[in-house]
Amino acid sequence: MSWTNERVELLKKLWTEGHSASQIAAELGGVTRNAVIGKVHRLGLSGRAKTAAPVAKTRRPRAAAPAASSGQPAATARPASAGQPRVSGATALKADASPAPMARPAVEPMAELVPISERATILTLNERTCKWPVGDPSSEDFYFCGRHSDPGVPYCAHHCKVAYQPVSDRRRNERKVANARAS
DNA sequence: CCCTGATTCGC
DNA sequence: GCGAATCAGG
Repeated sequence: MSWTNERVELLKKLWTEGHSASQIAAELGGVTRNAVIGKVHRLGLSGRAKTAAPVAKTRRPRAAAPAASSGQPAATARPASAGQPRVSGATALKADASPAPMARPAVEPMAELVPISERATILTLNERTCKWPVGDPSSEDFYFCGRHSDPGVPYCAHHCKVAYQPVSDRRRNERKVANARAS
């Protein structure tokens, strides 16, 4: 992917609005946060909310070069959910948020007790945060569980149990479920 | 550990 | 110019 005018403009906009480099990278898609930061610097629009620059920091010589030129870069930022509309709640969330947990069997009483500090918004979710929706998507109080989940597993340990319970009879699904519980 | 931005430098 | 690797800090 290259830095087209449009992408640069979007970058400027989001950066100015205070989005983090990783969030911007996610919205742009096809770039890592490093790429975003690098571009930001080249554009000369760094130092967003900084006071005085300390300057001078004795950089290290930097180890030997990777030398891994061609082929797959480093498999980083994969736009798993790129191009999120970044809307406020309802609409966007309802559309593609997470696989709405339909029938939810009585698992454990304790469930929706997520510390506010760990709650996630559509922009905070990543490969290792629980994407279990909590509350009414059309409500302002809506949020995603956000607790830790193993990379690749959509939910935290608890919500995995809830989500995959109905089919626990089949040994087929042991892949996901088992892995999810292992941890 | 997760994350943030800053910097260097091979490409 | 680009961005991975690295650093420094929360």
